[in-house]
Amino acid sequence: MPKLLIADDNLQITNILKDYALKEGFESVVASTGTQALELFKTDIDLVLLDVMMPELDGFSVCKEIRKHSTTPIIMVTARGEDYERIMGLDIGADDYIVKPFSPAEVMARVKAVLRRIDVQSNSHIIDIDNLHVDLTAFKASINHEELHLTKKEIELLYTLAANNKQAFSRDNLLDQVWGYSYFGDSRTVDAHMTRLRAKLDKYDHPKWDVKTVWGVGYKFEVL
Amino acid sequence: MPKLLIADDNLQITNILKDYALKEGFESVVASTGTQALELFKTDIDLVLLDVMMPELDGFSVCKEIRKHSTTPIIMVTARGEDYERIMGLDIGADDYIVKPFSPAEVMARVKAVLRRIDVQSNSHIIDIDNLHVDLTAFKASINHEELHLTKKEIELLYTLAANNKQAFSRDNLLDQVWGYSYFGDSRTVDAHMTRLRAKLDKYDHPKWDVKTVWGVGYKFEVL
DNA sequence: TAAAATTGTTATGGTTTTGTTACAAATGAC
DNA sequence: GTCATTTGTAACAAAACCATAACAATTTTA
Repeated sequence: MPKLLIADDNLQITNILKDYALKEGFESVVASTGTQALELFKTDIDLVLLDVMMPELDGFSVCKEIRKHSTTPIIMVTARGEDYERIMGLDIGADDYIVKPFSPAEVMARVKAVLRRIDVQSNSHIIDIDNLHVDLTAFKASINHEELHLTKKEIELLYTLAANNKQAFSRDNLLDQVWGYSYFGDSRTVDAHMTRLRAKLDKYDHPKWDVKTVWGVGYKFEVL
Repeated sequence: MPKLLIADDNLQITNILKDYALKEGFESVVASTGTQALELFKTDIDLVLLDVMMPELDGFSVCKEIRKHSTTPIIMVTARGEDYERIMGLDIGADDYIVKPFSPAEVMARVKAVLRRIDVQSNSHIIDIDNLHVDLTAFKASINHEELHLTKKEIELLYTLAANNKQAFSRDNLLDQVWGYSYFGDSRTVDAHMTRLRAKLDKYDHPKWDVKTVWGVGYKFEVL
């Protein structure tokens, strides 16, 4: 679950955006000043929505500060179109920008678009190990070119394990990786999913690799 | 790698656009005056981004000059909406136009959209899979040579899916591809269109392929 | 301009996936 | 080999997700 930082000094706006973001599956934290935004940015943020007009430190400065050591996507929000010249001209490195007034739907569409773009650019999310092929983007997995009909969780589990050959994951670790940080379910849930995943994998031969149980710890993917 | 000509007398803007274009996979050359733009145009350009307000020779003149002997796509950039009347009215032959202020993301989206459109016109986008025939250029589709009376959205959806066999598309992804960058509607809309598309497809037999739902993700086309 | 076609939105009910639990089986320590 | 602990499995319950239909809005056509 991606985490947004929403920085705007208008609490009504941030509240609406926060609610809306949650409905779309984004966690979010809110800052009402520029300095607060910089402070909160340290808490592992996936995308920043940054209002230009803010007390203490304006959006431009915050953006430039963040860009000094991070490429986390930033969407600038401005009250009027005139700021365009500055956003572009100052080369502050925002990824997109939105002019007020906006609809929450528009904001979310842009957030998702930017995240998608970043995601596609950075990782291809494809694994090929022996006869196993996992494509997280297309949500398809196959053994010997025969398609496995995996569910979302199953493919995510398999990807996580296979992408980290021989590394053992605890159940809590997997819950974090696949289910997200703010998921508080039973860790035995992982077992059930592993069973279902194995049942599907074992319909085909794969002598060179397997998903193994690490006793007292969790699970790992292993190439022999 | 398509090559863009970016013509604008504001160097800061052109720099950012150039960077952005590179990230999206476009090479680009920059002109800061109208005459320079005409000069650089000779170097095998795939698309021109043309600011209206430029020294020496304005964007309109440059556009008209280029159109005398070339159909290379041109996107006009204007500072204010009023120019719209002139761009469209004077029939200077631009393919699209963008009003400042714009975000780099928007510009790139339009560039890609125009290139896609041109591409559709020149390379006939035709898919033949088993008994299915989809012609995006002519907006026609048929099964066993029997014409399906698909609407525009339906045929675009079918084409997008069929052109990427087995690749799952999220609803948001499809909204991007088929509806475009600045569409902010509900992603359930996709479902409705898929239902209507399926209803039409299922009037005919097509045992070798189908449009499948990918649970928790979206849709995909699958050849068995 | 009116009618028709297309497109967008929403509510409902049904389906698939996911989460949980209980119990059996396996494992490792002793 | 026995026991305590961990894991596998199956069945069920809950949640998430989707298909469909009906209707509203918009666009196109006549």
